[in-house]
Amino acid sequence: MVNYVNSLSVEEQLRIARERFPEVVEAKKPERTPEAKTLPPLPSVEKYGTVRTRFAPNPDFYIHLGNARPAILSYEYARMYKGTFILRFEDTDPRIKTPLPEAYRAIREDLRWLGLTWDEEYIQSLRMEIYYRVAKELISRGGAYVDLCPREEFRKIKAQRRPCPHRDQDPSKSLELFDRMLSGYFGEGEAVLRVKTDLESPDPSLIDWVAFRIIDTSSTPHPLTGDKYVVWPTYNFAAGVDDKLMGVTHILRGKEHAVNTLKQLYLYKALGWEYPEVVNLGRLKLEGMILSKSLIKSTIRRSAGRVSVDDLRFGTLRSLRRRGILPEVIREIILEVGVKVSDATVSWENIASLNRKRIDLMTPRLMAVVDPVEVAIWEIPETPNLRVLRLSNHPSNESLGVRTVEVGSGNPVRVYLSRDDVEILLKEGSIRLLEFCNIALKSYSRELIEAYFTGVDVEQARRSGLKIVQWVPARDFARVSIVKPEGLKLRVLKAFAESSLLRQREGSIVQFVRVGFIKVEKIESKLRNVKVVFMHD
RNA sequence: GCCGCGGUAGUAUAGCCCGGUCAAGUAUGCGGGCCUUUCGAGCCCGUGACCCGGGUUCAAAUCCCGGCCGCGGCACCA
Repeated sequence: MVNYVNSLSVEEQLRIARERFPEVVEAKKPERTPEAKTLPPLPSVEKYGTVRTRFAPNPDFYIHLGNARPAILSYEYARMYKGTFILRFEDTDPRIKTPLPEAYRAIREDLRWLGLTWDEEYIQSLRMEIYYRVAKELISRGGAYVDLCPREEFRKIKAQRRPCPHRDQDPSKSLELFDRMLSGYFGEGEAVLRVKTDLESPDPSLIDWVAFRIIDTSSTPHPLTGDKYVVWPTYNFAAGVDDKLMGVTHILRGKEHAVNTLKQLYLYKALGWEYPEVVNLGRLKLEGMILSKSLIKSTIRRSAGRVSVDDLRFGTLRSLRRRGILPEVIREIILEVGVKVSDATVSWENIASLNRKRIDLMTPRLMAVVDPVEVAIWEIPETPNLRVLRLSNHPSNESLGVRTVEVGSGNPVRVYLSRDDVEILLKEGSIRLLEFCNIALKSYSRELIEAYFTGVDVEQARRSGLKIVQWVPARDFARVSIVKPEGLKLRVLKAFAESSLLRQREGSIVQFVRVGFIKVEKIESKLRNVKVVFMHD
């Protein structure tokens, strides 16, 4: 039974516990829920009568905590107003931000892991004909023109705030040129479709921005459509059009898109559309972790296969998940940070604290010693319950059951302690072994540390102010390597743990007493080796 | 450099729109105590912030102006 429970993932344990022992789970967190963070109202909801939000990632890579902000907020708002949440893949750049084939699936998985479900899903590269149609409509209305100026040439003209020679050509001429673009007549860089904007704008990037450009997909094919299309919409065209066509009422996106709203406004005006409400969100940093997509990518590339996307130093959702952070905690943090334009640095301490509170009660505890040192203990009585210990897996949650730790018969009894704790024993002269007995130092040399039994009474230990430390019997233990990120380095701690660790299931969470919470990654039963990830204190 | 947006304790956030109830609330961190066979959890106590300078006002974290600092944008990227 115990092993069965322990073999479940934490999520499963929590779920079952909530169903079967609600009093245990709920008792621990009394009035924590009342002050659950609520979102401020969205602007102008009455105007639309409904709320439709979207999360629109570029599937060129896996998503990270920073992407979770707009994703979770968009989702939460859609649910809050009983509206619709849309997932839209923005993959209209096969050349520079080439879509990663596996990213479409990975992003869906990560969102589901976060607990987000979407009502509609779209992939922009599969909607090309729609964009072409809208483009032609826009050209007919005189809102855009095909520009044949070389890039540098246009830049110069723009700098002088003057119209380029193609700007005033008749829409029918642009329409004809656009068709020629579609036919593959032009090569990369030879023609673009530009949206007419205010030529006087102080921001040059705004002026007659590019709506479509030519990408030679025979040399840089799109993973979904291959070389079928050579004329590709830019972000501002595709996203702008889709937000309208999909009936998006509220756009929540990073503040780096602020100028894009301005650009798209020209498009909307020309088409006679009304722009949705926009909420700009600040950037998120995760203390001590790498969130930059480009840095993560380059680190992986340079590592020659040794670093993967779920590396503990990255702020990817894959990494957080591997680290044993519950999705609810990420949601909680995002809601806490809230809907603001200002940037925020999420502190790891905060995440760890929230996570710890959620898992503690459902997580079995066992003993592990880091940097183990053997200690031989003499004079331990042959009393059965001093030779085979029955230990509770959690002092305040009996449903986690008990386990036994056998120290063997005869004397001395050999155990391992953490090097740090051995230092305490050497310095203080005595120490208490958790749930076992009190011992005092007998002798020590470089090869051997010997101690003797001084009693089983915990009260006596307390009165004497003995430090209580965890230990592992030398006759039966598992070897553990604990991967722990320290700054931007990964350390691997060598430890020995109670052999019951071998009966855990891969993926389960355990608390190593006085060490911290760990997540089991790999168990090699025959070799008695276990690989774990250090989660947090 | 130019344009735009921000600035409440170590971190995050509430309050700012509609000035007084804010000698600023909450979480986390930190210090201490209780409890506990963990350096965890729980409970209790404490610590710590309105970027700076002017102005308006009886009264400013809240309104106005200037400065400083930070962030974002300045692509045929998203």
